[in-house]
Amino acid sequence: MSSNLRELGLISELRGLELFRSSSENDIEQLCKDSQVVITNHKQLLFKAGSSAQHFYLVLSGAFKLTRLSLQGEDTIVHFSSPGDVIGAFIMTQKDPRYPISGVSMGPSRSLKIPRTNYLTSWQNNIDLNHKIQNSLSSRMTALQNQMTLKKSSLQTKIACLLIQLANKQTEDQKQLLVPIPLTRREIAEAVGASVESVIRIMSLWSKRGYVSTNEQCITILETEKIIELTEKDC
Amino acid sequence: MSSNLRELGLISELRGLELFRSSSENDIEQLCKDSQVVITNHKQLLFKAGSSAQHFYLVLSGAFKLTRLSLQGEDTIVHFSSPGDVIGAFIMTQKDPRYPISGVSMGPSRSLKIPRTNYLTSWQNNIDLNHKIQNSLSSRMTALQNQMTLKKSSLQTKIACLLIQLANKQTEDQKQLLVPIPLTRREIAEAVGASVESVIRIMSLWSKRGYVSTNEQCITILETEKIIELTEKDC
DNA sequence: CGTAGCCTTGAAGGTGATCAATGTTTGTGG
DNA sequence: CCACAAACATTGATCACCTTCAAGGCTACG
Repeated sequence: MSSNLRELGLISELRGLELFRSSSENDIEQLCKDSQVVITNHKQLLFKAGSSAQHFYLVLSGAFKLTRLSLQGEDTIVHFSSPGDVIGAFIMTQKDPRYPISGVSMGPSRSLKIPRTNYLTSWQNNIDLNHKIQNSLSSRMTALQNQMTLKKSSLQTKIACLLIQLANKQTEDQKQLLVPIPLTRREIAEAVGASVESVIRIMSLWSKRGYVSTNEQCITILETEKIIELTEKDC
Repeated sequence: MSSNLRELGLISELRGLELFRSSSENDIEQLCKDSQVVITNHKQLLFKAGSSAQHFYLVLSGAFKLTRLSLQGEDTIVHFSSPGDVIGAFIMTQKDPRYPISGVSMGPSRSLKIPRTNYLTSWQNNIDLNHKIQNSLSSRMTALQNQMTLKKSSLQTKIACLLIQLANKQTEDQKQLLVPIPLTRREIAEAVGASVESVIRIMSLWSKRGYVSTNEQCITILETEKIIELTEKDC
């Protein structure tokens, strides 16, 4: 616990994050004091919906899915978090905060588990950091609102938008895009609100047409333009 | 412009809001300086998606719907705002903020239009206010995430959840609930992502069964338990 | 070697969308 | 105050998309 960040060699890793770009080493030590690095394996639970939220998390490597149970008792994926993302910060200001969602590791991942009190003291007082957190929160909100507008779209469109959105995080060359998260068909289904079978049928069609390919659980978009067409015309 | 709040007799109205409960009169004057009261009529635009966001809004009376265009060119309702709600605050920290959604008045409404600079100066520095804004933002986020879990539910369930959610804001007696916003069938459809006809069919069924009634554009839930049943069992 | 989870394909069925036609309310301008 | 337009509400018929169910294959892992 509460080990020195310097000893762990974490300072340089943290400084590399956009979040801490304008923070000094001492700032970072202060902001992350008493934090611990949590290493999780595939499908391992980071925090559980409904449990008391005494920490928030900074994703260092790997990925996490944030899920909620639906009325039918199935998991619904609400968001995918990549390195650099902060999870759970925005509920820290509540009196007796509880996680509204569960966090589950996708593949081996590392995250920094930061005490709630750090947020209430140093994170809140650091105006620059405060802005960045609020900006990331507002962009997540905007993304959620965008997803809402897809409710009446076809399943094809929903899947296309999901893949493009996840791939966009890493800007690569125009033609091909790599989705940097190992996604199963089931997870795609849980994210867009569809049945696994329907997702499979559409992905198979796209594979046959050469639009996408799946290698070692990761999806590559081969014909980006074709996929984007689907997100625009909704045919 | 920039008229004195006191002269407008607004101070007492603002003090009545949960948001300013622990603020002094001088605080409020400072926080809302150079603000103006905007009066809007039914269907009138308060701010437009994509336009520069130099102000945020505090709803005083009436209601607003926050909408976005979907791919098909139809409006999607993302949120309903009631008195006491703050709209657009969380994008104020961005460099060149633009409204991600449009705000449209539902019936005659009043709102306080507050300059962005107030947020960056006094609102951000007031820790208590900061917490309250962040809490309301996080509860809106949680509400959005709840809605996501309904994607696989039947249309009945979606409408039931929407009505219960809107009615819950005003706690009344157990049996009957009044939805405090004048809702058209079309708006319900735009909020849950369905066609008008389907919404009408379900509402008609509920009317016949005596679950709900519509008087002067406002919906009353007569058999709350029956409606809640639908949100749970999804039959 | 067997189980568990994921992927795949086919057939049947239902929910809700679309289209069309009509009635009702609201609002606007002469 | 009336006439007309615009927006909303309603109902029925048809149809597409997606779900559900069923069955089987594949890979990983204890």
